[in-house]
Parts: sequence; structure tokens; C-alpha cells
Amino acid sequence: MEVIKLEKYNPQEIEGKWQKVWDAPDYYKTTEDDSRPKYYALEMFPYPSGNLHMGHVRNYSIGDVVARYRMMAGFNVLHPMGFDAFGMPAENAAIAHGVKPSDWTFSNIKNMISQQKAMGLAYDWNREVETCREDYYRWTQWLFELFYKRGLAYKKEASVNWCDKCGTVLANEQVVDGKCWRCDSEVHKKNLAQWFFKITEYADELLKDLEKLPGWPERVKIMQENWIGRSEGLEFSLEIPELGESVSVYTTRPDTAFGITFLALAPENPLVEKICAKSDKAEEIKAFCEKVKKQSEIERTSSESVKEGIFTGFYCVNPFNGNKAQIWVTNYVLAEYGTGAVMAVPAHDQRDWMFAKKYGMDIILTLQPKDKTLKLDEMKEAYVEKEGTLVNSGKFDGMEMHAAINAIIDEAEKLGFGKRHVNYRLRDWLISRQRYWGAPIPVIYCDKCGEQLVPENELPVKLPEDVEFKQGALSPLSTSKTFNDCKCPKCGGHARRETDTMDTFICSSWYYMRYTDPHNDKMPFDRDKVNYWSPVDQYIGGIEHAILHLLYSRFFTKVLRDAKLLDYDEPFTNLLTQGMVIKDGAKMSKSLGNVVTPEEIISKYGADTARLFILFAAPVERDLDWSDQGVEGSFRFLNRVWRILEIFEPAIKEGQSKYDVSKLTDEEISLRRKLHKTIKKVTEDLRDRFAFNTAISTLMELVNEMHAFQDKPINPGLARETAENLLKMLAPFVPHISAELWSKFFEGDVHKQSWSKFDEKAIVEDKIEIVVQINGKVRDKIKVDSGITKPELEKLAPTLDKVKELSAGKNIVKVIAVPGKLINVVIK
RNA sequence: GCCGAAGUGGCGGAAUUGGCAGACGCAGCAGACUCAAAAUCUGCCGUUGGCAACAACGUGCCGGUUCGAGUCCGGCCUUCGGCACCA
Repeated sequence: MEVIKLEKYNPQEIEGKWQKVWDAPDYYKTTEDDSRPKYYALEMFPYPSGNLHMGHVRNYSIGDVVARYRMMAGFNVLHPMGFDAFGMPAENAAIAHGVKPSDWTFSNIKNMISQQKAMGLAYDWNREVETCREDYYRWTQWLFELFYKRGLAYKKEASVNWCDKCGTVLANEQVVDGKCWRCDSEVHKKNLAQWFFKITEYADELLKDLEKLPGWPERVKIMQENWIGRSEGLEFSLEIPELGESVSVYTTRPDTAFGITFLALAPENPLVEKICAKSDKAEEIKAFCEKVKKQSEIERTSSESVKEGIFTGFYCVNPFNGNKAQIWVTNYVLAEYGTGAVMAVPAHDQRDWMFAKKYGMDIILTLQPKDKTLKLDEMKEAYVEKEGTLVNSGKFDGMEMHAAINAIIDEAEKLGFGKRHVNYRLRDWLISRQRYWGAPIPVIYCDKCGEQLVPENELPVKLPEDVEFKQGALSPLSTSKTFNDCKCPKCGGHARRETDTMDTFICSSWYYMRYTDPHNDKMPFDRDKVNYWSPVDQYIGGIEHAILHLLYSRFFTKVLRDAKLLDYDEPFTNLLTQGMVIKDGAKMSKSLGNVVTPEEIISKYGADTARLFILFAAPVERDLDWSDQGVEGSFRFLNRVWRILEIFEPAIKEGQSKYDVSKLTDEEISLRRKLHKTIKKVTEDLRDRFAFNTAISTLMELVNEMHAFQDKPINPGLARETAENLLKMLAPFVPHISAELWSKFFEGDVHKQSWSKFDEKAIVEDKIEIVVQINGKVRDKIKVDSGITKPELEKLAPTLDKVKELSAGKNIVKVIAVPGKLINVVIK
């Protein structure tokens, strides 16, 4: 027997070789062929920190499989990559090491691109986008102006979130548990004039359209729903006779309005000043307000905090029953939500209850539950259930609580002191940042003409380089000698520029549109092009953007649709939120010393092994436990593939693509059946389920069955058919080894092949095994004709030896037959 | 506190529509090859009892529906995530 000399699988060598081939500018050039359907596959673009970590590797491996599969399946695929390149770390590097933020950023980008190329990712680099380049941020500024012109960008003085460490303000979405999302330091309130985007104008549509997103994970939609926080209720006003003023409150519980015993104001409510102007307790009240305002965001908004307040000495009148209610300033009413004033009903609100108990105020029950009778002197807490019948509520007594809500709102509207009102928890998006490395806000302030947009033909407003990167309340741009002074576009007189830059989340709110037309210098993108490619068919990224980036992007899409720049409602049809990569039970981090870098894995095993392991070890949406031994196993599998195909080589080369299937032995028929079942399964897993782990395990099973022929002859036609399809199916997962093995045996390029189709006839079996159960327990397995019908199975059941044996002396009560699966005989 | 997700061998996980629980991989054990080891190939591998055929038990816990439940329903427990004075 001839000894076959095997060549060894050498990933370092073959990966470099193929990456060179793929680096040709046209290799992955996006096609826009009319005869094919389109598919837009997108991974969240990274911040250019300088190095890829395993989370990136996971993100891009998933996206690459999706994109490569769709390319082979006959789609025009858009699969681009770029960089979310503005942001604080570049500026911090400037402060710490004196490097220019642009130099730091571009050198990081260069490094990351080389790492991405080392992973063998199928991107069309012709479409790369970097948000810090003038040809991009010019359009970010242009879009700011579009928002402005549509009344969706405005500047106002407000109490805003300030992070000392970052030296800038933050949007509500960027404050997590009262701390800065980026640096984790405590955030406090500051009064500043800032730019906002009016996202609240779209609150209702952002909520409602979540229904149009069946391809999004439920939990992301629920998080957005909660964040938007829609509620329905009544807004009404209460007169303050001594002041000649009135105060508005919002409530979702109009059914408890007859139980108001006091009114609670936020210290920021404008009424407080009016009261102080006429009150002899003004000093005390002001001191209380100052004390509350000084508290940190955490102290201020924690439900654990002790409720405190001060009586103003003034009263308001409950318009429903004419009762007088004390007006208090308190620490537990939020200034920014509703009207900044709350009708307090201690009997039916736990916070009001605690407050009333502390300060000895009246409590009036207005609701009695069905199954018991509440007595005030026995109650330990407020009755807050939304169930019961009204009492102490005048003509509404005896009414069921839900009906009463509507009746009381109607009454308020009829009498003209209130109206039905919808409220949102969502606040407008604060977009100013007192930082350097971002897109300058294109606004000019003229003493004579006021706030002016920079004319479109003067965009971009470029970032100056003569700045000082000191941190503080002042934007670094204000230190530039060349930037500040300018001419008013309207009167030509002396004016100065806005020195704040935009939140980088604005840059990332439209980048996926720019990819569809990345070199356009007339518009951010062409309407036809964006409409052709968008929405994104599959978006892939981390759950951490469930609110932030994903909500902002939805908002942008709706605004640009209303501005007729595009014609769809939602940017991302399907969303896949990948889990984290963890090791030893924790997220990889320098401080824990459990970091495994992509570079070390690629240099030891190659990119194919890294990709394979990360896709195989866990379902994509779940956290992935890093395992060095698991990586070994993936490497072993690739070697196994390499070896068995080397063994098959003579047969593969001899085989023809058309061959006589009827000449196959039973064992060969069984291998061919496994092959076609594998094609079916892998196709379904890739197309419908993103179940890469099970797709890979099925391919492993096929390779295991191929090993049955390692030391005996195999039909050459079958060897060829199996090898060809195996390599095509492996190609999206492990592109280098697939390309290499393909080139050894076959013509052309595996990545340009069309996806495998399974042969229904090859899958069919004459005889199948079904389970025989007695009383639901498996007692036997039998071989039957695969086409056997239900009545035939039912007739067969009592004749089976095992059934006869176990039913001896008992009665067969019932026979359940499921063709293709089982027979269950019920005996008694 | 409210909302949501998850809980399956020693480990990662599979079971897609209510139908053989544990595919595939890791670890482990044994055999082949080898002077030997590594690598590779082959086999075994939920728990308990049994030489074995086999039997009983087994998907966080308790109960229910069903011929049949990891899967459906009700009630808990634990872990993780989100929100949290939003009136």
C-alpha cells in the first residue's frame, strides 16, 4: 500500500497568504446588482482605543459569518466597518502625553484595522467611515442645522448633570445610578445654558414603533419602553387665594383627588420664589432649598432617602371639594418631571404617607378595597393597590376606581380647571459637551442678531489646533485664539462661536446611513442609496447600548424621515445582542488579570481557531466563558478537517461532480445522508436562528462520520461531493483554512461559490427507528418503514413482543401513535 | 420595591412545534500505535443498584394539566440584568 505523506496544517502561513489576496481593493467590493436581493449586515463600530479585545472578536466573528453566508446565498451584501473616532480618551492622551488627539486617534485606527484584517473579516474597506474626519463631521454639523431648522435643537438654561472628572455635562441616558457612565464618578447638578435635541417630541412614536420591531430582543424593547415611561393622567390647577396664583399638578391617580391633604413642591419650582417674596419664613425656606439642591444626584433621587420638607405657611384649594391644603416644599418631588409639584394623598401614596406621618398631617381615605375595610388607625402604610371603590369623594362615592379615574378627569375638564394629560419620563437629549475632541456645534452668537447658524457653505466648522487641554467648566475650544472671533453671517458684525462640541452619540446616530453612500460631498447620503440598503437587516452589538445608541439612532431615523432624507421608520430591522466574554466568572479586565488578548490567540493558533472557538462555545446572546482547553479543542477540529481531506485527496481528485449515486454502498449512502442533513441543518441555523454553536457541532458530526472512511476506500464522487460541501459550509466560520483546502482540490475561490443546497432524496430513509413506550416510559425501539401511517402503527402496537410481554394480565386502554416518532401504549 | 431573563452531567452547552433528556465539545478513563512519551486513532463516560440483561431515580423547589412535561399552567427559591421618590 502506498504511504500518503500528509502536509501539516499551518495557520500562520496560510492566513497571511489569504489575507493578502483579500486585501485587494475590489475583493470585497459591495455589489449593487439589480437581480439579487440586498442584505445589510452591520456590527456596532468601535471606539478606536488602539487594540481589539475579545468582545470585538466575538462581535465581528458573528457579523462576518452572517455577511459571508449571505454573500454565498446570493445577496448583494453591504458589510462595512468604521470608527466612532471622537471621544474623551484621545483628549486625555493629549493631556497626559502631549500627543495631538488626531495623531493618537489615527494611529490607533491604523493599528485596529491591521488587527481586523488579521481576523480575516470580509469588510468593504472602500466604505470605511471615521467620524472625526472633516468629510464626516461636516455632515454631522449639517444634520445639527437640520434639527435646528426643524425646531428640534434648542439652547436653554437648565439644571444639568455635571461630571467633575470628565469636565463636562452628560445626558440623562449617560448617568447610571447617579454616576458617570464613562468614569463612574459621582454626578451633580449644575445650572448651565446648554443645547438640547427635542427627543421628547418623538416619545410617542419611539414607544409605539417598538411594535414594528419583532426582530428585536424583548428585553431591549422593554428597557426602551420603561425609559420612555409613558403615563396617562390628569393635569389640573389649584388656586392659592393669598397669593393670587395657582399651581399645576399632574397625577395618574385622579381617583384619589378627594384625599389631598397637602401640596408638595420641588425646591426648583418657580412658585417657591413667589412664596418667599411674600412670606416671613422666606429665609428658612430658602435655606431648606439650598440644602436640598446641594445634595448629590444619588442622595436626591434615592427612594431610600428620608423625606423632608418645610411648611410655607400658604394654602391652596382642592378644586374638587374646596378643601384647604397646606403647601410644603419637599426634598422628594422631582423638578423635571410633570409640573414639579405634586398633590399629596397620604392614604394612597407611600411617600406621602411617610411624609404625613412624620409631620403629623391629615390623612383621608378615598378608596376601599373589595375584600376588606381599611381603618386609618390600623393602617401601617398607604393603600396603593389599583383596586377598590371610592369613599369620601362626594358624588363619586361608590364608583369603581378605574371608572372613577375617567369620571373625575371628565369632571375637571367640564369645570375647566384640568385636562387629560400624557406624561413621559424621557427628557430631552442634552447634546453639548465641554470637550475638544468632538464635532463643534455650528452656531455663532452675535450681540446684535443673537443666535445664528453657520451658513451651510461654510461647513465644516473645523476644530482649531491652538487649544489648551485644561479640564474645567470651560470648553478647550474657548482657549483658541483663532476660533472664537468670527463675523455674524447676518449683519457681518463682530460675533463669537459656540465653543462646545457635540455628544459623540450624535456621530454614531447616523453612521450606518453614511455607509450607504460614504463619499458623497453634496449631501450626508443619497436618498435612493440609503433607501436601497436600509434599514439594516441585521445589527449586532452589545446590550450596553439598549437605550443610549439604539434609542438615539431610532430618533435620528424618524427626524430624517420627516425631513424627507429617507423613507423608512426604523433603522435596524433585526437586532442581535451578544453576551460578554468572561473568564473565571468575571468580565476580562486588567485589574483582575484575566485578560486574554486576540493577538496572543491568533499568533498561537490562528484567526480561524479563535473565530471557531468563540462561535462554538456558547449561543451568541449568552455570556461566553473563555476556556484555553476549549480553544485547543477548536484547533484540534481544524486539524482533523485538514487531515481527513488529505486522506481523501486522491479520491477527491479522481471524483467527478456528477456520479452514479446508485453505486454507493450502504455505508456510503449513510455518509451522503449525513452530508445532506448537515447542509439542511447548517443552512437553517445560519439563516433563521443565528445558532452558530449548533451549526458547528453538526459540522463536527459530519467530520466524525467521514473518519469512518479514513482507512478504507471511498467512492470518489462521494468524496468529492462531501469535501466540496463541507468546505463551503466551513467558509463563513473559518475562511482561511476553507480557502486553502478548496484551492488544493477545486477550481476558483470557495468564498465566491454559491451556498450548498441539500438533496431531499438523499435525506429520506426507508426504515426509521421509533420509540415504543408503555405508560409513557420508553421500553423498546423498533425499525419501521418510514412511510408508515398512524392507523398502521396503532394496529402494529399490540402485536409487538415487548408490548405483549409487559401487558400480560392487563388491559390495553389506549394506543397513541405519532408517525415518525413513537408509539405509546397505555395499560392498566 | 417594580420589570425582565436564566437555572439541565465534573464543565461549556444540545433537545427548533408537548414526543428517546444530555447532541457536539472540554475534562476524565481505557485500548491501539510507540522502546517510551507526545500527537493521532478507537471505545467508554448522569446517579444508584446489578456480573449482566435490566431496573429505579434524574432538567432549582412544590403542586397541576396531559397517554406523555426540560418544554405548558399556578405558587415559591436562587442568580444575573434593567429601572428605581416619575406622583
